Amino acid sequence: MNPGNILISATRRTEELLKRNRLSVTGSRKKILQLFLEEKGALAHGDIEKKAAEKFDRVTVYRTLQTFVDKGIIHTIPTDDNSIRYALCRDTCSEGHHHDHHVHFVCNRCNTAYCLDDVVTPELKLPAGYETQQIEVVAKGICKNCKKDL
Amino acid sequence: MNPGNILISATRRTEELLKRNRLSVTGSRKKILQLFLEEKGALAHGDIEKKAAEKFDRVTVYRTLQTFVDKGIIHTIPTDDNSIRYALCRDTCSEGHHHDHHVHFVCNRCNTAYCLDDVVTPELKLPAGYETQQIEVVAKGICKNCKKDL
DNA sequence: AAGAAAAGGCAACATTGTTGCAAAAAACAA
DNA sequence: TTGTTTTTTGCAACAATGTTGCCTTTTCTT
Repeated sequence: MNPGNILISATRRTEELLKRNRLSVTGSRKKILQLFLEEKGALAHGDIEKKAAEKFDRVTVYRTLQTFVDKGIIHTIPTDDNSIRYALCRDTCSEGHHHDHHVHFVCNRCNTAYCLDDVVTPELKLPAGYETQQIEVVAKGICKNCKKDL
Repeated sequence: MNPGNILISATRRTEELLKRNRLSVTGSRKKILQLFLEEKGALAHGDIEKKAAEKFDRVTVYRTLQTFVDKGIIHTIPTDDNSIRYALCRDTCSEGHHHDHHVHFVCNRCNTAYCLDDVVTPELKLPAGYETQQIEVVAKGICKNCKKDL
């Protein structure tokens, strides 16, 4: 039970995740995946770029994120401030098919985004003529952490 | 009932809307407001810039849209492709306080965004600790118009 | 009509996202 | 393991998008 084991198993976990998706295992992919595993919340492109900046090129970050989205490893969270956010998908997502039916929460104070995996997007009755394929729900407010500080 | 009357009343309408919000009546504001009145659907920044480009500077478009959002004349629609869209608010919005409780619909085929003013955002039961202040719902699928063409 | 206040245009800059290509790394096969 | 093929990366250059300061022009007020 030394700290090393945690790192080793995190590395193993990222490698397995990559192999399962038929992606070659490279430094940037491991690093960026690890950021998601550590972070729990969602990450904006900018965050990722900053955290991976010393080691990897900006272009690599763009391409890696795009690859992960394509493979169903991460999904995007819509925002109205021109900053795409990404979060890990649950295991049920697969290539070309996201099952992203949970609600997202964005804190108005600290701006952190959370996936509320247990809150399912509600049914909606739309006017005739509109055929719904997906529904995105983003709740905004004050998160647990920020409430403590108020 | 000549075509001129329609134009005159549209101009009047934009001017009144501006005055009601204590904004000076200028060419770019009238033009951009008119785009929204004509268009019904939502407009991405790029659309607006293109349509107003001959007459107005890019910077003016940015500043005008920001002003309209601040005053509660238009609201943003979140997207996951880094392109903010704007749509007219209903009359119930006011400075510093949007009442944007309707659902948005974005067509996966033609990419048009609609405000479904009559579809109200549903109630959501969030986990303890999250205090909800607003809820954004974006439904995606095939719109009326595109269905006809399929 | 004149002065004050607000908005617009321009230029320069900052940030963000994209593309092509050559070098490096990873995967594969013997 | 070594050599070969395939994939990924970094770099450079570019394109698109968003921001800021400052001076000019327009709008508002009286």
